[in-house]
Amino acid sequence: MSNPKPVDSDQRAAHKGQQTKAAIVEAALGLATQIGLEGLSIGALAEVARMSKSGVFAHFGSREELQLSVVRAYHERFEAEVFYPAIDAPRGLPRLVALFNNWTKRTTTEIDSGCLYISGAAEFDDRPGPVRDALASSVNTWLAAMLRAVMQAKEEGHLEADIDAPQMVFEIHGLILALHYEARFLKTSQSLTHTAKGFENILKRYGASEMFTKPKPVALKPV
Amino acid sequence: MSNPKPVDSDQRAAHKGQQTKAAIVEAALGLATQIGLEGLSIGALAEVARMSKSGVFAHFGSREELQLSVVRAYHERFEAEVFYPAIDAPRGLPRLVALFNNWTKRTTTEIDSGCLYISGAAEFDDRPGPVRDALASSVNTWLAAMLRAVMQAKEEGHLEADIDAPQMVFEIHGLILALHYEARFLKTSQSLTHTAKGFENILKRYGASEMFTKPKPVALKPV
DNA sequence: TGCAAAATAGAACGATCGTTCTTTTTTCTC
DNA sequence: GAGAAAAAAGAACGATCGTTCTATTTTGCA
Repeated sequence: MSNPKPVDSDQRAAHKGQQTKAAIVEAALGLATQIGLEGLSIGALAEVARMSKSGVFAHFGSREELQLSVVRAYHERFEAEVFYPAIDAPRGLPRLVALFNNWTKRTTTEIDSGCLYISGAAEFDDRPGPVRDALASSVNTWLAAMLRAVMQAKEEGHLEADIDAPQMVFEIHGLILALHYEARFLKTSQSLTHTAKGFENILKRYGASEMFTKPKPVALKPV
Repeated sequence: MSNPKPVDSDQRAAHKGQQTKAAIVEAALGLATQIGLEGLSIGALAEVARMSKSGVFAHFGSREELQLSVVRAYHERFEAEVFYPAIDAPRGLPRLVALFNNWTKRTTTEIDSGCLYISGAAEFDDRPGPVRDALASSVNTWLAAMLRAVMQAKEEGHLEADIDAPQMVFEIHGLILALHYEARFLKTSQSLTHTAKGFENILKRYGASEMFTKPKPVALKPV
């Protein structure tokens, strides 16, 4: 992912304007994940933020810039919640499993709130422009991180040597998309179980050793 | 899926009104798959249909009824293109493979045009109402058909006897969603290959015999 | 062919949209 | 605490939205 910034630029100087801007983006993020980036209107946002339309608008200069701010904020949050915590796990299969678990966990909470990478993809898939580019760039960054984790697991000998890494990432991505779709839209109850079981199946197919494919490995059991 | 209707009701009496209504729905379907059901505006639709706003509106009485007509039309088309052609294939694994291939083929063409079941899910996932219900009902009907095909393949002995059928459908659904997402939004080139390979992996995992897991089985080669 | 009915058009409505402009309030600095 | 700068509010703009109403055109049947 991108380099971790030492200090959040919106909080550095801490002038009034930047504080309220951060608060507005926060509110906008909540609105956008629920009703989509396209449904996000400045009037509705102003109401939530308890400000005037023009007061909100002045911080961004255009609706598109507001949408970009939301995408950037979402990206930072995704990184902080899914990517960074998983780097503590040892390089190789443990880290890949941690990444997937964090991803699943976040998607599970997003069954209520909505996922910007999924709703944004549907809204902007043939609407070229900066917002689409920012969304696609964020998602690609994340998928590249997953790909790296798979390749490292291969290098470490935790997965078979001749596996197709992009193929594996594709299949994992499919599990997450199905989880979001079936749980959030169809309200299917078993989605989370299916996702976990699907990941086990993928791990087995790509030759992960037994201790990783079990959901709760029994520590003292000899392999 | 639903019972095949002997005659399309919109063409039976063939009064002028029903003809133009069908033409409007046709145009609306094209617009909705591109810019979404929410983006579908009566003004834009009237322009495409070369009619007045009120002329278009009179056929539906409300925007919501227009959206419902579009969903119904999409459902019929999906059935005709994906479901019915596959019933010619023999019950069991061949039919399941045919269903998946038709589904993939349709999704592939929808990389350009867009899929209403996917964009609609993102737009209506927390917007209760008749449109959401119609969308979810259509998708559930289709997923139930896939589930039936899997269970029949199990009964026929084409798949292992103890497999989790809903789990398998979930994984297949994930492949299609990933195909649509990565090909249409991210414009990843290898998506179709990944989808096919992913289906092979699933078939293997659920114990399909070799002749079905090969993309192009060599007829004379002994198994 | 004439006439009622159906289909389409046209104008206008209130509401909301993103945006611009001007004015008022708040904040920060000297 | 005064005064400049920044932030927020308020009003108004043109455009578009879904919808309603009335007027006109087209259709289909006797």
